[in-house]
Amino acid sequence: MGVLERRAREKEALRSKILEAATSLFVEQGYENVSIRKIADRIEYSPATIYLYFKDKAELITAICEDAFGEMLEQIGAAKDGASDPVQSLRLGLRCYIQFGLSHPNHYLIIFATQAYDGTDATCKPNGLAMQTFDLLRDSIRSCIQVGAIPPSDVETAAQATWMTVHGVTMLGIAAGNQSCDNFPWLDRTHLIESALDVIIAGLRNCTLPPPVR
Amino acid sequence: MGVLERRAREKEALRSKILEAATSLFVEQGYENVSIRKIADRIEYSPATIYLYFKDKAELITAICEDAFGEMLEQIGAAKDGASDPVQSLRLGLRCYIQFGLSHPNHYLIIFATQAYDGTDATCKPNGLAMQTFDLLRDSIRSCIQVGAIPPSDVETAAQATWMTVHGVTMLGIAAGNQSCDNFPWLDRTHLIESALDVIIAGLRNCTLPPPVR
Amino acid sequence: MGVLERRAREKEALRSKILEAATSLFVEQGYENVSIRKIADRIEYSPATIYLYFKDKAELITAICEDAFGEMLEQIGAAKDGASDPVQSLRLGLRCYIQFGLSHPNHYLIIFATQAYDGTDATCKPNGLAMQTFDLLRDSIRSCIQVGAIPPSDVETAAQATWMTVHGVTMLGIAAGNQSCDNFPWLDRTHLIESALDVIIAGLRNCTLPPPVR
Amino acid sequence: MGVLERRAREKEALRSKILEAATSLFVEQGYENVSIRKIADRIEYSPATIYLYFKDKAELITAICEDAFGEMLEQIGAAKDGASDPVQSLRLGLRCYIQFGLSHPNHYLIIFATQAYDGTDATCKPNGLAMQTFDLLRDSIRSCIQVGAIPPSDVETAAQATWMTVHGVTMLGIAAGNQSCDNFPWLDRTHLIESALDVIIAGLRNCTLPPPVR
DNA sequence: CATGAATGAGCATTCATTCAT
DNA sequence: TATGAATGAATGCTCATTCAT
Repeated sequence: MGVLERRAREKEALRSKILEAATSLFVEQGYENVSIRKIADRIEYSPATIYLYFKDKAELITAICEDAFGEMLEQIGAAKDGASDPVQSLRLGLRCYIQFGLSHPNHYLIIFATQAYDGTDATCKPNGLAMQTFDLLRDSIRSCIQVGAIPPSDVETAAQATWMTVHGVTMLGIAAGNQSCDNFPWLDRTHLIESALDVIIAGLRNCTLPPPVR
Repeated sequence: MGVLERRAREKEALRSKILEAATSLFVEQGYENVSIRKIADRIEYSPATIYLYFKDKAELITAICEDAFGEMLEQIGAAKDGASDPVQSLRLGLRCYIQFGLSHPNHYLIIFATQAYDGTDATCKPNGLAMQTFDLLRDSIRSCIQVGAIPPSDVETAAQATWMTVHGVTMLGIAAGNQSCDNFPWLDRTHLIESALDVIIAGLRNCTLPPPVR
Repeated sequence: MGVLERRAREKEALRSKILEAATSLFVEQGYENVSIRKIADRIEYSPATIYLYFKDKAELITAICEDAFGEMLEQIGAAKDGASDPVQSLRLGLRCYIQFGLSHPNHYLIIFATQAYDGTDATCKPNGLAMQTFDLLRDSIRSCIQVGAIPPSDVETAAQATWMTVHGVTMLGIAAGNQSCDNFPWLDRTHLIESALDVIIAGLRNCTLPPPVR
Repeated sequence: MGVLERRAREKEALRSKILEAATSLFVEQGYENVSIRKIADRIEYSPATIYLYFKDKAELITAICEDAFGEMLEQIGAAKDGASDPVQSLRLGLRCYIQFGLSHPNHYLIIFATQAYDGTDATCKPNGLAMQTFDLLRDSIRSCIQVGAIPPSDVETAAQATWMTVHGVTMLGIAAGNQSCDNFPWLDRTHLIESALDVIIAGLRNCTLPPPVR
């Protein structure tokens, strides 16, 4: 019995090791520079071993993304709890979302800006991590409306529109951090994020979004 | 006489064919999965032929982006002119930007969402097409401030923050059109865009953005 | 136990097979016409396999040269030992050098007559195989001088000048064996070699070479 | 008539231009780095044009080698004439041969150390340039014998053996000029050449070479 | 459980060469 | 006479993946 348990533990440990190596390679070198061989080299196992834990490269990426989503959900949840009122909670949540993207740019890009991750896995299923994350935003906006902090817009419309805007802030925030974009006169990143949040929050407070017509 | 002209036309036609094939492959398969060979296969020419038109892969990408920027600049300029007041002009310009991205998703993604295009070419140089495009946004916001339609925010801050948000609308608008995102309960795309524009414009009108402290 | 050994033997065997194929291709088609693919074709393995045994093309060449030098050194050392006096030892050594070149023309040409091998590897390092080989010549000439068989020339000068001449004998001896040189009325190869050795040895015995001036 | 002549002159001029460009590319970059396209670029004609003058790359190389042989023959002839006695003439001729190789290393290597030039063309035919050049050596040795400056060796044997040795001096003289051979402690090149000539001449004067037996 | 060995497919790029005009 | 356009074949090399052991 103890033997089986130890084996299971060891197996799980190696799986984690693979994921960590892969993730750090993603972080360091970006998606297209991660190969099975490089991962294997880093953990000092053979490439073939990786296939004992992941069917193929896509499955590995999916696993990485799931982990990332889990972490994001956790962080945003924690961030929102630090607020004293719904609007502040919304702002903290959005800021946390952006910050997560900026500090995990390679994860963020894999999830939202490559064809590598197609979002058709468990994460995006009705009660998957992605959905839970988006639920936090829905809840937040609903709370704001309930206390009258923002007008009685359609919650789904407001949530989706808001997500769109903060996604852009995140993406260009990442881009602004690249040296390759030095030709553009980017202002200070933090300043831009706060300014964008100002606009978004002010916008939500000053317009009433109808539900879709059909 | 006619011969030379016909030749020139044919040459230009093949160049366009290559660009089109490359662009659509980029979007279908993602940047890292597009090879010179695949482009050649698609247009039924040999790989070597492509090198008669473009020095290397990087030049091909640059050409794609330049073409796209040129078209975008033109369309946005035209769109803004149809407005009767600065705020409407701003809204029309932003909407046009988003629409351009949605109707040329391949171009848009290459420019803004791959590492393929590093923005170090002529397009992004001080007076390049990219800068001219952004100038339209700066001017638009400045005009709104001048007529008192929006408060006296820092123009550069407002412009960059605004761009961030509409970039997000465009990117997720594109994503919403993908079958790969069917798990997410996207609302009607046009409805979302208008809602997001409502939020952004309302936001700009209801907050005063300071310049960066630095 | 036996398994590991067999594996090691098989691995070494394939390595040798690659080296042999590469070497003979070099000589049949000239250095610049040998590709990894051709080598792979000849041994009926895939190109990728070669990279399991040699990091790149340069390493392959280096390995060929090292092998060749090792064998040459061994043979020359053995040849010299069969002599009864220093001059005979010198002659036997030189003849062995030439014979080695003639019976391993492929190796010899790669080492001394292509730009493929740049002599910057371990073989040519201060105590590498190439240097050890040349040391045999230096020693041989020094011995001849010590017993008064040849005049007190500068040893380094005599050794380098001697090498130059026997290198020529070897190279043209190889060429004389090629069908491509049938237009030239080559005399019997062995006769030529002995004649050239006569000239070289007689020359060393009848002139006193000064050291370089500087 | 004048028209035809002019045409012929122009045609010859372009042929020469191609040869010059090709030759200088050989000299600058070595054989393997010369391509038809590079030659065409240099003379500002299209690659296809070169095929109007030379059947293929091999024919071009052959032409270059013929030119080189012609020049060599001329220079050696001139060099020998400056001597006051047959032995000095022999020495001057040999030295000139070596010098020619050192100052035209790429030509020399193409002719004698690549498979690119197979020596089966007109140059090597009974009265071709190569044969004429070798005749100079035969004559020189014969003269030395006739005046009793060297013993009555077999002329053909002596000539071929001598050529072998100076070929080696030339080849290693070229190699010694390469930075790639820095690991070997080459003495001053001129010093080595004179020393080798000392050995060769002294050898010829102090041994009697028999004709081949059969 | 883990791997060493192997490979087919792919990559960007360059080449000598052809041919209709 | 000269060429612009095109290409098939080749280059060194890397990759994800398989499979017998």
